[in-house]
Amino acid sequence: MNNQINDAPLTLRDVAAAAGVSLATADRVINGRPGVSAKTALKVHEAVQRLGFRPLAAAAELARSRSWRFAVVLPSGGNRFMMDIADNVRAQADWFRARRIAVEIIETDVFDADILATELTGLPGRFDAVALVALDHPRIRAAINDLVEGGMSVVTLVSDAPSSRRQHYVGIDNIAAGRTAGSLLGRFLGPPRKGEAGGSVGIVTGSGSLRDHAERRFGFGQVLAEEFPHLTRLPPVEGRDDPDRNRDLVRRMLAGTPDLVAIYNTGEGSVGLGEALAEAGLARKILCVGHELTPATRRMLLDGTFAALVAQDPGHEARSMARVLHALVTGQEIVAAQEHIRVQVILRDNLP
Amino acid sequence: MNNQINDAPLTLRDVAAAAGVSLATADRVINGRPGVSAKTALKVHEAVQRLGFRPLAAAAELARSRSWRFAVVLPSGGNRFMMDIADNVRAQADWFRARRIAVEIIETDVFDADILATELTGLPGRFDAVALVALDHPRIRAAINDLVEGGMSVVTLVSDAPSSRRQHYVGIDNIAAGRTAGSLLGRFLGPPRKGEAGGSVGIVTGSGSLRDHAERRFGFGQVLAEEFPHLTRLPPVEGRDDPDRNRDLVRRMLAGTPDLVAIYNTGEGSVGLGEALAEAGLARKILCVGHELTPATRRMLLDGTFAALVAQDPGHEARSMARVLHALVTGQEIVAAQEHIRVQVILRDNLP
DNA sequence: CTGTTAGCGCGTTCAC
DNA sequence: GTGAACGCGCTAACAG
Repeated sequence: MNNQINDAPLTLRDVAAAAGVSLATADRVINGRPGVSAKTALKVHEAVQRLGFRPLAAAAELARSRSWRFAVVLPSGGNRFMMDIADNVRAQADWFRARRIAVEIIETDVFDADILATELTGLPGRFDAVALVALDHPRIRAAINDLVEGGMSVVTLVSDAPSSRRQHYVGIDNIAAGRTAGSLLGRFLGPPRKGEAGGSVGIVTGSGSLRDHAERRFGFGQVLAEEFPHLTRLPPVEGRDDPDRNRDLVRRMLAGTPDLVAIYNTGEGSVGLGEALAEAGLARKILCVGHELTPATRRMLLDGTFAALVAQDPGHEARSMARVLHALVTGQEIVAAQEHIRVQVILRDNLP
Repeated sequence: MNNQINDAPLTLRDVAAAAGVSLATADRVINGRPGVSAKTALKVHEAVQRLGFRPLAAAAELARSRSWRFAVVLPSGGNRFMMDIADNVRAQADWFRARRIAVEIIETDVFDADILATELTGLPGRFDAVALVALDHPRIRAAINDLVEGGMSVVTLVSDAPSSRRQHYVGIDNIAAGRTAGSLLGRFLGPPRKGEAGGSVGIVTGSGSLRDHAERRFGFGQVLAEEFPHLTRLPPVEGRDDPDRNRDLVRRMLAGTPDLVAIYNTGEGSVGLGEALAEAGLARKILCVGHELTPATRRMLLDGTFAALVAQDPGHEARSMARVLHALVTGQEIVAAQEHIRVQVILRDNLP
């Protein structure tokens, strides 16, 4: 095992000398450019191996004085979580600048396929790469494929369009997230009391057509069916992540479900949920699990309304998006392990 | 709100021109070097503000052709988790190389204060910065303070020495980690059955003198006492993170504790715990919570022996360490939010 | 196919 | 106090 990392400060010049070729030839081999005979290339490769050479990224970056334009397409009228993503993108201004990357954050209605598709159509020529919160819809899929065919690098962010030709997805496995929520909820409720039924579990969701929410419901349902069959799942109610709607929906749910023991909110707008519970004097009596850490959910975790949150880190996602897009446009390899976004579990005790 | 990031590709030259000074003078102001009159400096600062200039890191890195030597001091005979840290440090070879950083991983007995202190004493002159897994001991504290006074940058890794003058700690809040383990364990067990006592909870720990383990026990105890008073904590048993010792200790625990309902392992060597439980036919009957994700704990999570793991990400820690040490030696500011290492909760459903 | 050379943007001597 | 000029290691355009 080698515990010595980067001893000698080698340069391409050293490699070229060792291989008995010129700087330019060595450079061609290193960067896999054409115009080098097989045996010359071999000599260079050998020298690289033998000396343990790795190019100095800063110098390459400087010499390759090309600049890039990235677009980041986020939902307009954004909820707290999307604003966090945007803030984290802005916070990387220096990182982008150091790589000659100009970034524009574009806010649009990602929930309307036509509007989003039109927005995407206007991108080529103005940008080299795009990150977008995708809607998994035929029009969007087609628009993404057009971008990719036009030579742009495209990654989906937070919500994926897996059947499109996007090069990468930056976000969590939402089925796993839903399963995690289900496990926590089921285990926290515990086994049914002797001779009693398990009770009902309410599900509040944003919209039936958003892929991430749908996948969470799916994963949640899987676990409940498999491991906690004594619990009855109520049909999901859709509040479009809006606190007011959610408040009304939960009010009705509480009134109409005497055996309600828990609620799972697959999205945002948890404030409404908390209000309805508080009104009914049921906060902390009904077990709640939700998603994403925001000022509101943090408060509700601290006061016990939420038993746990399942979350993704907007900072990690913004940085991963930046690294991946940069790797894509510069033709570097992306380190899968580093770009994996984890499904986090947040309890009152491990709040960041 | 500005959605436009890094429009114009400005250079120091542009700034100098705008301020009506030379490149060298602009550079002096930007980097806060002496030899510039107050009013010239002001002109430059204004130009920087007005144009929104940020230096191109790659160029600076290249021009400042200075190199650095970092030492990373890890426990020898390392357990799986420490090996993961070492692997992740090695995986960053390119990152280090791009910044002209030579890294040496030094394995030593960090559990013996004398040996560790001696090792640290030999560092100045050979290195510019050190990351070490610290023992919170007067000798180590003194050794760390000597390094810092000698002009080295020092960060503690995984286990802290908070009373020393180390510049930064890369690792999790172990009290929070212990609390998290306690909450999970208490809630998963559920309330006591009517008319029954809550049962006993066993604690397996590495050593009484390692700060991280001690803090975890403390946090765990806090939560159990506060929120789950029906549970009886058994006195901790010390297995030095060794599977064989742990196996024997758990065997004895099982034999001697008829009302045992759960076990918390604050450290490594969980394999022994699993063996003892399996022998007794009690795997999945006794609720277990442990730390760190390794091949062994992953297996035990999947087969249900562990209900949950509390973990820290060795990859994040290795990268954070690298960024922090680099920021320290180059005098850059460190972004606290980005360097915060999270206490992760891992269930079967959100295994990475 | 291969080699020579002029920068990329900034730090850092040196002179002035 | 201030400015001119060279070079960091690599890329890319141009010769050969």
